[in-house]
Amino acid sequence: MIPLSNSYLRGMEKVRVRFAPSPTGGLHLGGVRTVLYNYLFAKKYGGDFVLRIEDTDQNRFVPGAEEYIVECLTWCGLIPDESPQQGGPYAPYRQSERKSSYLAYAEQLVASGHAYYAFDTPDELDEMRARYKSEDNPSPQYDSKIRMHMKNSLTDPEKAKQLISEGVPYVIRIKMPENQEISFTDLIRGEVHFNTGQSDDKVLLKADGMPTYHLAVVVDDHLMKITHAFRGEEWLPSAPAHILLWKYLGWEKEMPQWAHLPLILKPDGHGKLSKRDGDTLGFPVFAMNWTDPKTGDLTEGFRERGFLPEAFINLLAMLGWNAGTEQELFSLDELVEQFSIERVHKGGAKFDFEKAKWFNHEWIKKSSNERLLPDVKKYFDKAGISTTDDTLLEVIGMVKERCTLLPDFVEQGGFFFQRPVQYDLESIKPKWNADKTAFFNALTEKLANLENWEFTAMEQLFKDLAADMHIKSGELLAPLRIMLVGGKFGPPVFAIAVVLGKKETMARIEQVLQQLEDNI
RNA sequence: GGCCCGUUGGUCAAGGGGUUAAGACAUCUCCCUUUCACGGAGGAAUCACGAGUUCGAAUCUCGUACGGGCUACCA
Repeated sequence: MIPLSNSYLRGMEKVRVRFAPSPTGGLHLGGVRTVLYNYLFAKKYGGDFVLRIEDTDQNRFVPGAEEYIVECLTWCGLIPDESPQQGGPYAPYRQSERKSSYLAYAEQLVASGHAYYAFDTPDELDEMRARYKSEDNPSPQYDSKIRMHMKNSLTDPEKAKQLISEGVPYVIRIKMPENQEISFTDLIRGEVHFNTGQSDDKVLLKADGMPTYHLAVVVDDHLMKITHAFRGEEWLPSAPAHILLWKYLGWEKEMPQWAHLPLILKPDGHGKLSKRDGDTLGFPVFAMNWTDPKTGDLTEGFRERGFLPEAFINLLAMLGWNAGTEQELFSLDELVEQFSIERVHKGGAKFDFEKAKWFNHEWIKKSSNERLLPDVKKYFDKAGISTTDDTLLEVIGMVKERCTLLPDFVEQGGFFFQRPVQYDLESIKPKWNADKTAFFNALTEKLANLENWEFTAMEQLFKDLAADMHIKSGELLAPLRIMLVGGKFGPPVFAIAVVLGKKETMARIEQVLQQLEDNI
C-alpha cells in the first residue's frame, strides 16, 4: 500500500471505487477491464472495491445476468469488498432495491429550479424529433432550445400541478443551462471542456419511478462515498450532466474524480468490440460462456475457450496500460503494485487475439503443474479420458510448453492415457521395409528384457541395435514415435516410453507392427 | 450534422525538444532439436498530413485529414 500522497488522492480519505454493470447479458472484455482498473487502483491505495448492480431498466433486465457477473469476477479473482451478495455498510447494492430513495432527490432538484416535470408521451417525443429533424440537425434533442415548446412544468406550471394531482405519468428532467462552460479534470485525459448548451435535458426519473443511470450514479456514488469513478469513454459526453447534478444536489466537494477509459476496438479498428464480433471473428469477447435465457443462444467465453484467469487479467491489463518497462507478464499482485492511472492510454486499442493467446501460452508455461492440474483435468474428463493425478502431473510438465489453450493438453497429452485413435501410418509406409520390421521385432524382444526402464538405457539399447542392424537410427525414430503417439508431435520418444511403461510401450509397438503387416 | 475524445510498424506499444525511434505479438530467414514445440540469432516494417515555434520537432502550437464515442423514459 502506497501513502496517500498523489494529487488525485484527497487527503486521508479512503479510496472507494465501484463497478456498476447493468445485468443485461454476458460480461464483455471491456467490462472486465473496467473492473480490473477499478480494482487495481483501489487495492493499490488500500481502498474498497464495490459492486453495484444498476438494474434500473426493467425492460432490459435479464435473469441470471447478475449471478453470471459475480461468477466472472470470482473467476478473475477480482473480488468486491461490498456487493449485493456480501452486503456491506451501504446496502442495498442493487439499484432496484434503492428505488424509493431517488424520488426525493429528483424533487429536490425540481424545488431548486434545476429540474422539471415533463409529460410528453413517447409519441409526442417522436413527433418532436420528426418536426425538428433536418439535414443540419439529424437528431434533435429535448434541450434548452426546445423545452419551451413541450409539455412540462416550465411551460405551464399550473397545468403541471393539475396533471400530477390527476395521476398523469411524468418524468423529471434536468434543466441544462443554456450556455455554461463546464470543465473538469479527467484522470486520464486531463482538462475536458463542454458547453451545457450542447447537452439535452436528460431524464432523471422515469415514469415508472425508477431513476435513469444519470441520477442513479450520482446519488449512489454520493451515498456510497465513491472517491474515484472509472468508466468507459462512451460516458464522457454525459459527464457534464453528472457534474451539474453533483453541484445542484449540494455535494460538489465530495464529487469523485473521473477517469474515462479508452475503448477496446474491433481488430479492424472500426467501432468498439461487441458480442457479435466474437461470433464472426472466431474469438470470444465474453469472460465466460453466456447463454441467453430467452433465445438459448450460447456465446463463448474466454474461460471455456481455455484461458487461465491469470492470463486473461494480464492481457486485459496490457490493453491500454503498461508499466513503462519491458515487463509484459504480470500477476494480479504485481499489477496492484505497479498500476498507475497516469500510464493509462487515451486512445482505444484494437483487440488482437493472437497476442491474447500468447499471454495464455506464457502463463501456462510459467504456472506450476499443480496449479494447472485441476483445470487440465476438467478437459480430460470432458474428453472422456480417465487420468490419475500423478501421471497427469507428469504429463502436464512434459507437454505444457506446447500448449497455448487448455484444451491443447488433451491433444498433446491424451495418448499417455489412451491408445491413439489414429496412427499416421501414411508418413512411415513409403519407407517401410522388411529390415525395419526385423528391427522392431528385435527391439521388442530386447525391451522385454530391459531391467531398468529409463530414458538413457532405452536410448542406448535402441541405438546399439540400430547400429548392429546397419540402419540409421533417425529412420527408426520417426516410426517409433508414431507407434507410441500416433503422429509426429510430442516430447522425446523415450521420455514418452518411460511414462507409458514397459507393457504399454511394447503393446503399442506390436499393434502398429501388426497393422503395418496387414497393410503392406 | 453537432459536440466530445483520439492518432508512433499489420497489432499492442516505449519514448514528452537533440535517440541508430525500445520491446512484444504476428510475419520472414537461420541455428538448436533425428518429431512437434521451447529456446537462440537476425531481417523486413512506424512517428497521418500541412503550417508555425526552435539552431534543432515523433515530442510544443495551430489547422487539416482520418478514426472513434455520444446525440433514448438503455446503460
